Amino acid sequence: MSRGVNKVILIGNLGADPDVRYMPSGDAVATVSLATSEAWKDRNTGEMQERTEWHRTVFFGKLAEIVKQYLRKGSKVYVEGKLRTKKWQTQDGQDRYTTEIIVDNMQMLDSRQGGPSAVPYPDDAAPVGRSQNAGANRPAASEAPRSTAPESGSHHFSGAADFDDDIPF
Amino acid sequence: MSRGVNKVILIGNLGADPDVRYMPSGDAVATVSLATSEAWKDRNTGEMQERTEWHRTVFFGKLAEIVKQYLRKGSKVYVEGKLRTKKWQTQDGQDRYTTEIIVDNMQMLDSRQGGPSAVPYPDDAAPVGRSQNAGANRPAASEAPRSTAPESGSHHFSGAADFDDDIPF
Amino acid sequence: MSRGVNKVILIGNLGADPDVRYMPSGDAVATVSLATSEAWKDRNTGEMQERTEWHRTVFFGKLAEIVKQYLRKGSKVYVEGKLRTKKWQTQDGQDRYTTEIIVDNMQMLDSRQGGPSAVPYPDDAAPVGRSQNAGANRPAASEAPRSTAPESGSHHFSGAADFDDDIPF
Amino acid sequence: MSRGVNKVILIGNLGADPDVRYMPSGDAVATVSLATSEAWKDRNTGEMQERTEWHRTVFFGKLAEIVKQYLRKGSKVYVEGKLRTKKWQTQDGQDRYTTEIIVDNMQMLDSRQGGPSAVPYPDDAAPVGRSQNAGANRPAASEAPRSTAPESGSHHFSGAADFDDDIPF
DNA sequence: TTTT
DNA sequence: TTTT
Repeated sequence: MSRGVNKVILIGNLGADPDVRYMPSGDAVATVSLATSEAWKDRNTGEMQERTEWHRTVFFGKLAEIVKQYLRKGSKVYVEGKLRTKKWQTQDGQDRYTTEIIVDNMQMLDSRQGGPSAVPYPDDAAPVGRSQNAGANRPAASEAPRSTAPESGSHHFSGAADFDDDIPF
Repeated sequence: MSRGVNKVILIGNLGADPDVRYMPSGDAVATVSLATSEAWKDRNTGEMQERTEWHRTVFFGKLAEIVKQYLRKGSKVYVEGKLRTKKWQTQDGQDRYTTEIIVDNMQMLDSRQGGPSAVPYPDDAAPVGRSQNAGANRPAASEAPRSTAPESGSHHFSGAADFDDDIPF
Repeated sequence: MSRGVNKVILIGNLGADPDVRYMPSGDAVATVSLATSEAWKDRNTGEMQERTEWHRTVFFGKLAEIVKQYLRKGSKVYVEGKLRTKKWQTQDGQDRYTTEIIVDNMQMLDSRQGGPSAVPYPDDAAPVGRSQNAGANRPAASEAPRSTAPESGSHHFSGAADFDDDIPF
Repeated sequence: MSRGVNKVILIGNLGADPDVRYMPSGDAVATVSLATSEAWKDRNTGEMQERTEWHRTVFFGKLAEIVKQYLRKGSKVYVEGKLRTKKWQTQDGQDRYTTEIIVDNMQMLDSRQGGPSAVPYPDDAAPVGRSQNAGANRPAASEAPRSTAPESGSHHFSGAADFDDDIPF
């Protein structure tokens, strides 16, 4: 239940690969920087103007796993969620605020190049060099064999205390 | 035209009277702090939880004039707009970011107590003491006789440079 | 999961009291006729024009019970849902199509006169004459003491076959 | 201005090429049948279920011209608009109702295969056989050399009276 | 059939 | 930092 409506709808492109981390519970959290842009003709000069807006979007649980598996820098997505402004502190104790979109519905819009149900090529036939197939069209499935388990590398974190970086984005 | 979608829909209540200022061009800009709240039952304790989210919403031009005339602390509104994160500097030169909703459509939801077409009482019959008629139900028309002209009081500003306070909200 | 987005958002007023029925399972289904209206100034004549659009909205389960308890002719509501066009047959076997909004989120917008958590007066103090308190402001709680059980009156239906009238609305 | 909100947001694929006609004024009107689908796992059988919903969407003026030029059967689009149910009569005088989405914002989602600013090949190099390049990826620009003028073929109509077919879709 |  |  709620008294009020808090809804955000975005269609944009990822500015970078998703940042996926795991909570102590094992639940994934994916943070995605999404660009939406608008273009218009300047009334005075008649020249085209463009403005890009960057959105910090956050996905939890199963949705975060799908983001990890299928989205990459450049991918186009539809997201639906709600605004949440979180308060945090800098190292010297100053208050800061960051506004995020907590996503509860997501649609991949690069469907012709693969998706949740697509298995584009077997693992042993997958391209190995990242530079050879970077971008939105590169399926990420072959890179995420451990997608439902916590990572053991530098992205792993062991407590809520250091879940957020000192400076969030 | 645009490549992308950037849409926000909110229904909430004003946390304070609108802050209305005027640009050098004479165009009004209204800033409104809007609260949306959600309530849910905690899975573990079974107790009701509530969380209020505050949104900084901004209205321009004609829409800002309507906000000035009809909205007050406590008013319930529907707003539709887009997200914009603006960068600003503190007095000591540090970067800060504030996310706002630039509103392009608004609906007042306290309709039974007045609206854009309502003229609740003639000017000379208007209540004078603010404390006597505070809140969402108080018609604001009688307080805004100069609604289409720049204010001459402390809210007036003469240049874009000081349009924003040092700390925006 | 889904491939696609199908979303409707309405704010409008009920043209009549909700039509609430019960499925054989005991689940409630509420049908509500909702009016949204738009007004604009005619470019040629300069006169105000108005157009009202009527929407057939459908609520299931718990949401239908809330509709039954709290909404009345004239009530203002926000609804969010999806479009569904259903095919049905007339008595002489002709195909017909009716488009509905299947609601999955609802907000009452007459909150100052009562709501889900409000208990405006004890049952024995409730007004009796309908004509005395008709309309959106009349709390419906006192009229729905049996709100979670199937009705026994003329609105009751005993099978899926006759769940829909021959002519749905 | 309006009292109410009437908003529809869809992401789907065209079930057929757009139907584009011209009003006596020369303004284009495009009608597009859009499919949105949702999939879910049946609770009892555990099998995947899928349901496709068809939407009749209507575009006017400049937007209709863009639809004519760039959208084809299979194209994926985002549309935003409002619901309108129109009443019409069958040849034997019976009333019928058809619900449409009047579109006021549209985004093509097959961006990597061309768009409003793309000119994929000069006119004299355009493929001629329709069967050679059917589907969403086929640029339509070469087929619409007269896109801002009324058509002279069978789609032309000379009066509002026969603007709608007897059976609209 | 609603609402302003 | 994306995309067209």
